[in-house]
Amino acid sequence: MTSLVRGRPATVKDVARHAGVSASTVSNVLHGRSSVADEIRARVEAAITEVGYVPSAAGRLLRSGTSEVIQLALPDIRSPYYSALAHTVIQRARELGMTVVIEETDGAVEQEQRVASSHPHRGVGGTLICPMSLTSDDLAELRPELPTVLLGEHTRGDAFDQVFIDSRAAARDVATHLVATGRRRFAFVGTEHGKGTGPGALRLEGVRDVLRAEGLDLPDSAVLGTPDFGRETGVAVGERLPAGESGYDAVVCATDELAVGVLHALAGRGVEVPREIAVTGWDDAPESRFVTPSLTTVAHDLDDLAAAALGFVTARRADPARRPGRHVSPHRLVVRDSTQTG
Amino acid sequence: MTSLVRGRPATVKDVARHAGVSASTVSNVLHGRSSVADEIRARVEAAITEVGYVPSAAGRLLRSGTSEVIQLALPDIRSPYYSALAHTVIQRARELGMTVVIEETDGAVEQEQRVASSHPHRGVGGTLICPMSLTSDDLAELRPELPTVLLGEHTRGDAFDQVFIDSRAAARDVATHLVATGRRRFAFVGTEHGKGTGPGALRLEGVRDVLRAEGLDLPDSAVLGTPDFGRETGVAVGERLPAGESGYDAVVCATDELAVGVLHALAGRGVEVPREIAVTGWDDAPESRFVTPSLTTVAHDLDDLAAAALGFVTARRADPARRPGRHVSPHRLVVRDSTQTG
DNA sequence: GTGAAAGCGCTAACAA
DNA sequence: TTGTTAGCGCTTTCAC
Repeated sequence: MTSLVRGRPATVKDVARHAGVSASTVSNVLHGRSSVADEIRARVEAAITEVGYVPSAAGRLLRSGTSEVIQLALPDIRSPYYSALAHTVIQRARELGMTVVIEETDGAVEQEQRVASSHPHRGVGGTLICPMSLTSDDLAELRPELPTVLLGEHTRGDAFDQVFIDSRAAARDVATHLVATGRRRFAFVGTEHGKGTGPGALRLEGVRDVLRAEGLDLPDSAVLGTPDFGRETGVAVGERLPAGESGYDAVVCATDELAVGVLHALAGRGVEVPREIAVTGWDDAPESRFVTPSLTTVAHDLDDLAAAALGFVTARRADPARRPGRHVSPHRLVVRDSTQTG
Repeated sequence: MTSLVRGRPATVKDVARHAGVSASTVSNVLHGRSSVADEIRARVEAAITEVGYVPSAAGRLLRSGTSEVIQLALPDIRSPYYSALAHTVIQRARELGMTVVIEETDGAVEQEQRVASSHPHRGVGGTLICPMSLTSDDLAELRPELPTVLLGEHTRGDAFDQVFIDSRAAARDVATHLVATGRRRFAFVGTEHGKGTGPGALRLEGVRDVLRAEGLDLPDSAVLGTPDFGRETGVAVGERLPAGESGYDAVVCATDELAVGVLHALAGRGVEVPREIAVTGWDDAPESRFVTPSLTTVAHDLDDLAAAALGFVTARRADPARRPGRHVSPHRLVVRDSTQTG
């Protein structure tokens, strides 16, 4: 229960009165600012708990122009990767005394622009954004008025703090593993044709890197563009995917959800995974351990990612003129049954 | 891009100056209050876009004590059901000009209490909470200072606006379907022994209702308590579940995630679903359509649920003395391959 | 129908 | 080291 002073939320003034000091001293105590005498500090702290004081976000925001609310913009919270990311960001934010509002962009430029250009007046103190459509050019003409961190795999100019995942390197790990386990006839699922900013692009490049080095081919016909990255789309692909002797023997999917769909469709057709064809996904969605066969995938270090992102927000708040930073978050290949013969 | 007045966010005063009126007139226009002359209104509206005015959340909050930020408290955003719920709430909230903060409680009493007793000073205008551990008694001694809506299946006193799902009725639908398709030897997975507030309790009761009416038995040994409701736990259960001739021929799981785990373990053991045993889940997680065999489950109408919940917040803000309301959201049995023989 | 003025809670600058 | 003062942006009386 929060105590109240005369049925009204307690304010710094109430605390000040109870402690027999001034409001600014209370403020100083609250922020550990300047040197407050130990005895006074103790008295103020006692008064704070006594009157049940909770700082008013409004007062603070109005006065100092910044808040402990940060917005996390992502395409769709229902996607396992993004909900896992949100979870980690929320946990980490709480440790830092921050609070997280979720903004869903559906990967649409206008939405991403709307979020990226949020005004401090909206009451938000920082932005974490996972851009899908925003290009470096879009971002260049945006002068964000909030500490803004870009999360993703693509480099997008150098005007922003960015947290990266090196998807191309991860893709090389995936392809190398597949080649090492005897796969030769590759397909790739999940590039939107002609779109360089989506999650597919770099992942495809990494696969190409390895195949080229191995003298293997990845013809255009083996690169299967998809309108989105969901399970349903994976099913559609899996239903027509040539597999076995005369078809592919490995299919790299740009997301776990695509892969889950592909697995489901292959099972429906009686195609045996991994014997006839290996399937891989991306992002290590929790469900991927529990589909049958369990899915080989790329895992990210979300704790590292969230900590880095929030660290950038904090650093930029402290020093808005700071040079934009970059952080590359580690990844790791998780080998499971969908690629493991025998 | 937001326009600025002299490099500083535009305020009502700026708008007022541009329109040649006073700040209060601007405020009146913004809120459609009192009668403002058409010509003046037009001038103000023009000025608003001209200076790129964005209302300051801080100013509003400070003055009027309420905000358009509502908090959604749930155990874990990574769970498919809760991320789907969050998605729908976020969408609906945006339509209403509101913004959503996610609070994760992990189903722990202290966390739930913390959220439920949030102060208006925190800058939040309302609370939507999915309580797991909070009892009617806990809630009774909480006098929330914010419009607070309870989301869930259990009745928890009558002091709060509540949005329900009739899980007991849904469970009857599930059991009826299983009996109608020839199942006789039931198991139930997912009750925490001795905990009446978890998701398992009512679902179990509904199953019992039907079995009793059918003259079938559900011995205590067939009610499998679980420490949580995740896939991992489902696997542990599925690994030892007696199935086939001498075992169960139907297993009702309290969540899709448990069911997915059970399916995975049964597949590993070579137990055929649905031929030897039928499996059902709860909540219609997106992945449940794509596991093999696809999962029979209970679907909720999240749009209805979110709209009702936010409607309660709005209504209570308008009239804090309002009698607490109740809304029952519909559910629907979704039959898929995991229970469908032939 | 419109404007002037006060004050919500807080903190930064300055004075003591 | 502590207190005084002013003002952040908004809305709401209350005059006019």
